Amino acid sequence: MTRRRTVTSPLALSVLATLTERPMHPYEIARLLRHRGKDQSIKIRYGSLYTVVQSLEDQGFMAAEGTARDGRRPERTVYRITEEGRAELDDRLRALLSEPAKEYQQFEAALSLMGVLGPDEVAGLLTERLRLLSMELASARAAMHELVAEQRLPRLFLVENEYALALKQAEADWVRGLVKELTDGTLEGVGQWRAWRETGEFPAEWMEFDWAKADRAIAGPAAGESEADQR
Amino acid sequence: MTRRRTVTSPLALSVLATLTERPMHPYEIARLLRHRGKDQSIKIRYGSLYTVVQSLEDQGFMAAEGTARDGRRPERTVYRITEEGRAELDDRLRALLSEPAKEYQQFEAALSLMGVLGPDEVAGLLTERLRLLSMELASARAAMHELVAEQRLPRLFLVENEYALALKQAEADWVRGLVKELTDGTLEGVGQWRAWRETGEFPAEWMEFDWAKADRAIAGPAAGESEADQR
DNA sequence: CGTCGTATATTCGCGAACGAATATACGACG
DNA sequence: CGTCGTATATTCGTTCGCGAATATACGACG
Repeated sequence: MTRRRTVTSPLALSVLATLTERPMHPYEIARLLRHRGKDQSIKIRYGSLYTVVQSLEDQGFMAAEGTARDGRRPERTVYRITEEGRAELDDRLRALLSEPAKEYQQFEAALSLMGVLGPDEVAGLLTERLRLLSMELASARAAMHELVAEQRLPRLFLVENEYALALKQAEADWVRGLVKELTDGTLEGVGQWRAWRETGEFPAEWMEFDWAKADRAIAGPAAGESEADQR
Repeated sequence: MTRRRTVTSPLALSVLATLTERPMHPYEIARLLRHRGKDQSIKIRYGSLYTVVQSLEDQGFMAAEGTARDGRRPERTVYRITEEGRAELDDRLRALLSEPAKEYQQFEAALSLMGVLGPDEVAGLLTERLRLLSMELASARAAMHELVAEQRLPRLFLVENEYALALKQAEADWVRGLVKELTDGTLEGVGQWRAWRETGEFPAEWMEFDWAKADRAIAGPAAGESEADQR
C-alpha cells in the first residue's frame, strides 16, 4: 500500500507529455517547452523540474535510458516514458479537461477583502486595473494575430492563449461593470460602506447577515471535500 | 538588511484584514472567515494558518496581546494588528486590486497539452466539462439569488462570488465555441492533428513552426520577470 | 588566443504549505 | 451520569516549490 500518489502538477504532466515525442533529458524537456511558449500556461522552474523528474521516476512513470555525454558537458540522464506513465498522463489529462476544478485567484481574494479600503479608493484602483488590462489585451491580441497571419501558425497551437485571452476579456468587462456600480452608487450597500469608513461605526443592519451566509448556500455541491479538491 | 519579505499569501492578508475589526486568536480568525464564506475565495488550511501567523508576528505586522484561557480549554494567544501591519495590508491590497497578475490555471495547462489526446476525445471531454459547468453555474446562481432576495444580503458582500461566476460563465462560453470548432473541423489544424494520431506521423508542414513561436511574441510586456511575477 | 558573456545542465538547502495527529471541553442522549 | 460525537485550538513532521549556487563548454571579440 505504498503511497501511489498520482501525478498532479502541471509541470509533471508536461514532462510526461513531452516524453511522448521522444526520450529526452530534463533540461532538454524544459527548453523545448519554453521554446513552444508552453511556459505561458505552465509554470516551469528549474528548481522544481528535477524534483518532479525524480518523483516521476520513483513512481515508475519514467525510466532512465542511460547517461549520455556530449563533448565534455556535464552528464545528462536521458529518460523515456513508460507504459504506466503514458496511461497516467492520459488519465490525468482527461480529468483536467472534463472536470472543472476550483482554482483560487489572487484577485478574487483581494475582492473579498476590499472592505478594508474605502469604496472610492477601490473604484480608483480598479480603474487603474482596467487600464492595464486593456493594454495587455491589445498587445496579446496583436501578437496572436501576427503569429496566425504572418507566421501562418495554425490556431490549433494557440488554444491556451485564446482561452487566457477570453478570460482576461471577461475580467475586464466585469471590472468595468463593478466600477460603474461603485461610482454611481448602484451597488447595494455602498452607502453604508462609505458611512462605516467615515464614522468608524459598523452599520447595525449588517450585524445579522454574517449568520445568514453561514449556511454556506454559496458553497455549491462540495461533495467529499477532499475528493473534489484540486491538487 | 534582514529579509523583509513582504506579505504575499492571500491567507496572510485575510488574517490581517480580520484583525482590523478586533483582536482575535488564530482559530477564531479562521472560524470567522469561513463563517463569512471567505473560504470560497481564500484557501484556508489550519496547517498553514499558524505558520502564517508566526511569520506575521516575526515581521512585526501583528503582536500578541497575551494568552487567554476560557474554561479549561487550551491556551489561546490573542493577537492585534500593528500599525505596520495595517500599512502593509493596505499596500498589498492596493497592489492586488490595481495590478493584474499572471495566474496559472490547471485547465489552461491541460489545454496546452491536449495534443497528446485525439481531437475527437478532446471534444468529448470538453462536452462533459460543459455539462458540469452548466450545473455549477445554475446552482451558484440560485444560491446567490436566494441570499439576495430572501436573506436580504447586500450584493456588496457577494462581489467575489459574482466575479467568480462571471469568469465561470466566460469559460463555459469559450469551451462551447471550441467544441463547435473541433467537431465541425473549423479550427485550423485539426485535420493534420487527426491524421497525426492515426498514422503516428508528425505532419511535415508543422516542423518549422516551433521556431516561429520561439520569438515569444505572445509573452507580452514581461518587464522585469521576477518583479512582475506574483507570489 | 586570453577572457568574457551566454547557454548548458544539475544540485542544494531553505522556507512555505498542509495533512494528520493531539488534546481538551461541551452538549446530547439513552 | 457515563460516553460519544462534535467543536475548539494548536503542534508536528513531511512534502513540495523554487531561488540561488555550481560547474562546464562555446562562440564572439578585441
